[in-house]
Amino acid sequence: MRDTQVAQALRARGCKVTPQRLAIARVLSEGTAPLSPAEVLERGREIHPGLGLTTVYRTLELLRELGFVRRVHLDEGCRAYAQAREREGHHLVCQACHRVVDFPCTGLGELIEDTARQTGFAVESHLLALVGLCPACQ
Amino acid sequence: MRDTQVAQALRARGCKVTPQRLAIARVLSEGTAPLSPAEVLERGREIHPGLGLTTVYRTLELLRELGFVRRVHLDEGCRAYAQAREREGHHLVCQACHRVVDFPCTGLGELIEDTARQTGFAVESHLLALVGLCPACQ
DNA sequence: GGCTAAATGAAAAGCTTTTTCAGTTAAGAC
DNA sequence: GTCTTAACTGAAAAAGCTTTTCATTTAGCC
Repeated sequence: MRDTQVAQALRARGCKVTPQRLAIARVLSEGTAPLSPAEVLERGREIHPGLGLTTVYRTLELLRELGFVRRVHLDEGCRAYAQAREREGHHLVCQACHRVVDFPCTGLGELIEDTARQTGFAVESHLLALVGLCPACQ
Repeated sequence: MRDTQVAQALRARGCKVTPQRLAIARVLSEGTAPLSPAEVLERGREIHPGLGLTTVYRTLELLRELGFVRRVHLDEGCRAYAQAREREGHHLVCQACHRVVDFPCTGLGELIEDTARQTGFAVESHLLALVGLCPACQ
C-alpha cells in the first residue's frame, strides 16, 4: 500500500488527501500484527504529532471502505485493523505474537460447493482462519 | 444443552447451580441466532425476573469455559454468544437474519496440512465461516 | 436448622466508540 | 498567489459496553 495509491483512491472518491490520512495508511502498511485504534493513534503521532483519536476511527473506516485495510477479529480486542492483502480472508493467526499471515487458498472451492448444495445456503464469501504458532514463536 | 447437563458440569467444577445460571443456559439453548449479553438479559428475565447484567456477563464466560456456548464474531456487535454445537467452528452465517448454522466439515484436513507444511505454522485449531444467504432469506 | 464460601445485583468505575461543533485546511477557481 | 468553500480535524461531551467493588443473599453441606 503506497502513499500514492491511497492518495489516488481518496481523490477518485472525492475525498481530500490529508497528512493525517496518509500517516494512518502508512502506520498500517508498516505494521505486521493487527493494530487497535489506540495503537494506530500512538504510532500515527510519531508521523503526524497532534493526530486525534476521532480521526483515527474515521480514517480506519474510510480505508476499509476503500479496501486498503480489513478488520481482524481476535477473541480479545475485537476491533483490530490490518492491511488488506487478498480478496478473501485466509489467514494464519499466531497465538503467541498475534501476527497474521495470509496464505493462498486452493481446494476450498469444492468444499464450499458441497456445503452450499447440502444446506441450501447461497454462499457469497468465506473466511478461513488457522490458529496456531508461527515459526518464530514455536 | 439440557439443564441437567449444565448442572452436572457446574457441580463437577465445584460451582453452584443457581436459577440464574440455569435461566441463562436455557436462553442460549433456545435462541437460534447469536445473542448479545443485553439480549440474554432481556430473555433471561422472562425466566428469572431480577436477573442482573453483571451475572449475565459472568455466566456467559463461565458457560464458555465449560464448553456450552461459544462466542460469535460478527462485524457489528462483536460479542455475541451462541450454543456450542461442534468442536471446531465451521459455520454458515446468514447476512440477512444473522442466523448461524454449523455444518459438518470434511476435506479440510489436507488443506490445513499443506498450508502448515508450506508456511511452517503449527496449526492448532481453525475457523471456517461461510457468509451468504440462508434458504429462508434468499 | 445453622454455617460458610460462593454467587448475586446495584452502583461505581473504566474503557471504547460516536457525536457535536467551532476552527482549520485541501483543492479548485480566479 | 489568493479566494472560496466544502471537507476535514480534534477537543470535549455524550453514549455504550464491560468490569470491578461491596454489601447482601443463597446453595450446598454439616
